[in-house]
Amino acid sequence: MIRNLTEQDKEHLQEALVKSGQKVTPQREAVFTVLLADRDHPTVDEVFTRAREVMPGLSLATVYNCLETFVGCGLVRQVNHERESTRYCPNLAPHAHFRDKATGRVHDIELPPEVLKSLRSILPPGFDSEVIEISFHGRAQAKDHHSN
Amino acid sequence: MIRNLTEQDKEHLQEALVKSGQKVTPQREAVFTVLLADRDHPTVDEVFTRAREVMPGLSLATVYNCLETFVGCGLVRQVNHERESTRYCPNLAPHAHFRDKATGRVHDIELPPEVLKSLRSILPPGFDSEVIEISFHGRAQAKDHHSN
DNA sequence: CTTGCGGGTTAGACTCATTCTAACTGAGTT
DNA sequence: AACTCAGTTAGAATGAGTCTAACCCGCAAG
Repeated sequence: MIRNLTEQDKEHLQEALVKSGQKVTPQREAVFTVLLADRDHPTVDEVFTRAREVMPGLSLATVYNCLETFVGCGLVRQVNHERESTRYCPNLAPHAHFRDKATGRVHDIELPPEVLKSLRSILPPGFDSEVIEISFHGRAQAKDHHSN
Repeated sequence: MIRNLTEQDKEHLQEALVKSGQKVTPQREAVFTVLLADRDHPTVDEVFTRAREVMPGLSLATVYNCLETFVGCGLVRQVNHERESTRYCPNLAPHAHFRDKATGRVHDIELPPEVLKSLRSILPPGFDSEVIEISFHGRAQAKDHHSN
């Protein structure tokens, strides 16, 4: 079930949007709500379907727009796995992703700072990286590990 | 210029193909030659264009087929960056990729075993990963760094 | 031989995620 | 009331990749 945004979440959304000169709209709230409700790395289509339950007139293009906006103002992260549909994730802490071969589910893997550091250290001088994407692909023992 | 395969490369190709029950064909040789000639992580289209210079009748579908075959028998690696076209790379040593924001070029970054190990160590028990993809995205000082 | 089989190749049709376009809406000016 | 401007919308367009069905060719069987 999709519950409403907490006051805190609303502020978070509003702040991020306004800071980058954009407006809070009902559509953006709906999409954001969906993202926070189930942190299971949904695809655009999944977000679309879920958000429509709450706002039936919502269009797919808008979902694309909202998600792009959120990525642009740092509210959510895009997750790509090979050439599959892009997924979205509201977890902003540095983390890697694990894609389960069997189920297709994506799990967040915490990324300790020292590992992140050792990764940065392999870049030759002159290479300056803003984004590091790390993704594992394999099998996970099913044991309802939370996918945040 | 696309030079021919060395004897060694030919054997490498033949061995890998035969080992997985497939044949050496002129098309596969051509595509493999292109991959080894410029290790600049070409897209399928780029491989196609280059290979056609040498074998004008070659079809795009065949290039897709050949590349898939090569991936299947471990001759080359696929490189994906966000949702851009898939690129191919004949470097099999474990390495990460760095995508230059400015030029779009992809550079291989050597991945020392201890870093790889520390990465594996962040997986919770029960998670078993076969493939790890690491990609950086940022700016690189241009200084003709070889892209292998 | 010549017939049949199977892997490989081919052109073109198709799919499907994503992007684009152009019309529309609605809040806030002037 | 007319303007403007961000945001939304439906549907068309794009483009990487996949699928399909015909064809080609080396080779084994009759």
